[in-house]
Amino acid sequence: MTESRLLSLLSLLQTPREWPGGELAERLGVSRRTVRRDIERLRALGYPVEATMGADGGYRLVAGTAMPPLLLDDEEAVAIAVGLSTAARHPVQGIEEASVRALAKLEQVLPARLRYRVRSLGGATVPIPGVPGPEVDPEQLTTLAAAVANRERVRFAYRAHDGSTSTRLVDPHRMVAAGRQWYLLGHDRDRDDWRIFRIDRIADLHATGARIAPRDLPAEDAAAYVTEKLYSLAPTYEAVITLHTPVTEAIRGLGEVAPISEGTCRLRTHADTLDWLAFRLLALGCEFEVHEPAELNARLLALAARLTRAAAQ
Amino acid sequence: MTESRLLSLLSLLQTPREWPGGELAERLGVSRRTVRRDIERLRALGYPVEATMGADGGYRLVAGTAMPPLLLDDEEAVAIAVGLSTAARHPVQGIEEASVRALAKLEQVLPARLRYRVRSLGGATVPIPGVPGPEVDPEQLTTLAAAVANRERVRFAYRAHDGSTSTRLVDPHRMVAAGRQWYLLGHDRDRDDWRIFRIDRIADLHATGARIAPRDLPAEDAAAYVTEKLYSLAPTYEAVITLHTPVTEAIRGLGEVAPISEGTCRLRTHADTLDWLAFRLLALGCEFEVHEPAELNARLLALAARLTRAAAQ
DNA sequence: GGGAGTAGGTCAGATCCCGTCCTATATCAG
DNA sequence: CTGATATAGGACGGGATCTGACCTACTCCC
Repeated sequence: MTESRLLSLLSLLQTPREWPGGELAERLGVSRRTVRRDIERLRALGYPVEATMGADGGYRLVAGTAMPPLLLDDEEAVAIAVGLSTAARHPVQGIEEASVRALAKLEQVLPARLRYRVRSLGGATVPIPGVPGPEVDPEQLTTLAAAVANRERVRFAYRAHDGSTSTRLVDPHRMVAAGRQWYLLGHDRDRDDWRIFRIDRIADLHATGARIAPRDLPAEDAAAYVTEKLYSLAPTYEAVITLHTPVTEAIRGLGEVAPISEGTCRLRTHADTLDWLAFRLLALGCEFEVHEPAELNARLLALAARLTRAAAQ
Repeated sequence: MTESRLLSLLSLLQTPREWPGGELAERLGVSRRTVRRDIERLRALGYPVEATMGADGGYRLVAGTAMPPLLLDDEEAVAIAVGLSTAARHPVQGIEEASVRALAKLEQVLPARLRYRVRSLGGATVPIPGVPGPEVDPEQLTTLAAAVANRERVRFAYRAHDGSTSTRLVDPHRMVAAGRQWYLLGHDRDRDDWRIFRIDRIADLHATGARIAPRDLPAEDAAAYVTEKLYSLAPTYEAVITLHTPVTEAIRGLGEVAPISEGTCRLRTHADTLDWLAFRLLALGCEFEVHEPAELNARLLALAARLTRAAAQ
């Protein structure tokens, strides 16, 4: 039962407080000496345990060079799952894949009794005042991530751009987050060619269980391949705006920013919908002028009209 | 080195794929028989490992009744930390505390080299088109959470409502998320009374190291105590709005909703700033009329004017 | 200086861990 | 049906390891 005790010890030490050796010994049901040895062992494993000496001292786990195994209680596990679910719906540039990987890992081992809590908290409520946009089901993301990792063929119903649906048999290769959307890059068995699928248009997703051989992409980088294909297909809006505010971190996150003068700067960004653009600009809270695209002006005026009507009461 | 191998095994099995025993034996550097025994041991610990028999079979970890220790690689740890940071800034009702607890636990052991990545990803970029509002520093939240858990006295500079600052010595009792804001409920040593502090107004936060004795609240439920005190103190806006749209889940998340007719409903909600209200309403994308408060009308007209000016170019 | 905490050495006995045999069983391909 | 390839698990012996009971040294705070 050594390993069980070691995990319990890790669990205790991950609580952000100090533990005197005597209390640890009591909780673990062993002698003080054994506790010291266990802590020695943890240090040997690369998880540094710091000890404050003298009276009122104790042990606590601190940051080292490797991630120790995280021992979570039920609520913490639910909180992480919910956090990752929303992160999957609103991908943060640079860690989109890692978020989904982590979510898949967690979902794989999440006890059943916690699952419905995650679903009810993370699914129904929309905690973020987003713009109306396509919503991706995190569960589909994790299923696909598992299929990619496990090299399993999948079958699903796909609703194409024009509304027609078809059943696809696909060897999944990679998932890519581009813009605000998730895409699956895979090899379509029936069409015998590489295809890109928007994941929110996928339904009835099942893993077939068939193992597939790794296959080389025609391109070097999957992410670049997908974004290139998408830009040539989907209509996106390229926007150029003058902002009457100094450059801030929040603005830098929107796109390319170049300062014009002390209190103004120029923002170049792109988006898939005009609403998305309009909201991000409005949320900045500063004056601005739109240079491109012309359609954005019309949309802004429409929004202004709606606001005026609402206030007219 | 048994425990080290067991953790490696857990790490491998948490990957969403199947592992044949032979491959596991090779990776762990032991015999097949030992792998079988290790898996037996995992099962005894309560982590169910499923095995598919026959050719092309293998082992994989499935959901059980207890959360197994999560073994994360660097990227996954960063993804979780970022997700929890944004979750702390945009609390999901019901798991606010668990989110912060989990974040504190993770931050405590997060290797230094990953810390700056979390900071640059989760701190600088604002992935969500939020309204301009008070931003809470997740680091302060975790520091406070640790102090609460460890029963440690804290010292900080507090910027009061009227702008004056003072140094406080506080025995922290609990953290409460109310509205879009985090509050600390604690016993002020100098004033010898319970006080509520808005956490975004706290600066120069330090744990003093002094251990404090648990103290009874004058109220039963800390969360209820805080929200009650706040409503009697802070100015909040109570809004009544008619929405020209059927009732949807997104609307239900905003506040109390009552259907009026087929295509209209009445929303009653409250918020601490007018901008917050205006954005949530605008994000719904439907026509609406404001009944209360009157100030909201003026704010909507101001927003409309800004949009019109932006589009005038 | 005393008390309470960590740090660590040593030793003997009990325990368990591991590899090497062995056989039974389930699944799939041909 | 048969062979191949998985998991499942019993038996055994030698070696490694773990644990508790001592012990001393050091540090910090009252």
